Amino acid sequence: MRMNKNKVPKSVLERLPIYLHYLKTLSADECKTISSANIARGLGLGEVQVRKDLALVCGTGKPKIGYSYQNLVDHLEDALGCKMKINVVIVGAGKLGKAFLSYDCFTEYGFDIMAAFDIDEERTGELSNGKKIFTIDKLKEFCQNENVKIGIITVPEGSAQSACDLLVNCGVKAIWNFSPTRLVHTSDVKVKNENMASSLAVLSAELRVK
Amino acid sequence: MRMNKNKVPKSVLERLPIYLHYLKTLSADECKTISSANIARGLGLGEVQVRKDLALVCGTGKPKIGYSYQNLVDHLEDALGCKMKINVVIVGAGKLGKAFLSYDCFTEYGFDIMAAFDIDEERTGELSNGKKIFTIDKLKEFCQNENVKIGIITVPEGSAQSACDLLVNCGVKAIWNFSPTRLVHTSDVKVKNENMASSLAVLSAELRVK
DNA sequence: TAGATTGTTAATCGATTAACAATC
DNA sequence: TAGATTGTTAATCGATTAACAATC
Repeated sequence: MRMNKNKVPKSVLERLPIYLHYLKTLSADECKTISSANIARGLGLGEVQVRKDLALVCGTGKPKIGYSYQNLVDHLEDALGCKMKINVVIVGAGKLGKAFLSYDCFTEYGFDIMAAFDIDEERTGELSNGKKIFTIDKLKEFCQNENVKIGIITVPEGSAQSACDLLVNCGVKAIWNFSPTRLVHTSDVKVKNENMASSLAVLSAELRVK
Repeated sequence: MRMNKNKVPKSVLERLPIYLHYLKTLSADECKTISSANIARGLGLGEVQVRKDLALVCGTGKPKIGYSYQNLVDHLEDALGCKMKINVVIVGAGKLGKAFLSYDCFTEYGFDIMAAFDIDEERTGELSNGKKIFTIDKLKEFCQNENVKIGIITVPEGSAQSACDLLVNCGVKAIWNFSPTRLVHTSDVKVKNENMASSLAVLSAELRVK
């Protein structure tokens, strides 16, 4: 049932949350089953694309009937790992780091944003939702005790590489970097560089092209 | 010189900020010129890809010599619109909205994050960097007076569509939506849906696949 | 001239779309 | 059975890579 999991290409993987979210917006009793044509129409995608994508992670549609709603949701959640609890820490407790620490929606995909860490002792403490901010020297012990898998970097530009090195040293497997510095890293750790400013620049440039 | 601007495909456009950032990390006097091979090596890309990308926006390299550093930076900044001042507002002055309002890096690409707007009167006021938060009823007048081109939506899930409609009505041309709701919109406004939680889920799923 | 580097043309690769056979 | 819908095979499209000619 899961054997073909590692064949899902990235382009497909990125559409899975979109399918899942769309299904969740439908009232469950109104549709025990749903067709690829319906999903495609609701999302403005091709129906063959929807079928091919779903075949990769679910593969249990029935001709004339469509897909079982619940089965689809289950498999999508499974493929996205929503049912696993994945522990995450934040390095850098500035405004963005704190925003992530308070952001509820991560739980929907199984993430527990456990705590934030910062060099600045004045930033330590506790947010209104109970999430804590520690000094950075507590990071390693915390990651090891709590089996932290993912680190989010929200430090200023100059500190990003050392934050990355530190997280790798703490054993995290993936890093999501919001500092403008592009990180260099060992190949067994997955790094995604997310540059907010340049993303907006791309959006803005697409606008002018039109 | 600009006539082929509208032919830059999205895949290329997304690499332009990466080239620009890489060039800026080099000390300018150390390289008056730079070759595609050097850029490719520095970024882990193919050198033909670099040449093709650069040809689309600069197109002025010289055999045996390479590209003029300054010319490259100029054309990249031009293609990305860094030299234009583009006015941006934020709708939703929660933690994420405030984080964007204080984030410096947008200026590097010519953006002026002018102000934020919120339904909640208690959130109005001024941040330490002088940026102001107004009530939402001030939005339309502000956008028209200041010629606001882009809106960033950082409201809770249920309010995103009405925030979008409002921004469209205020005349913005592009919307960057951080609410989990996927927005429906008129075709003459460019909308980018950015779902932080699902992006992290994709990163996490890629990790398991490996 | 010879060598380094660009820019272009052709080949490859992967993703999307179209056509259609299978099936409930 | 007939019609609706899935899943697969082939065709198309776009992006990347390879080969190579042009040129300073």
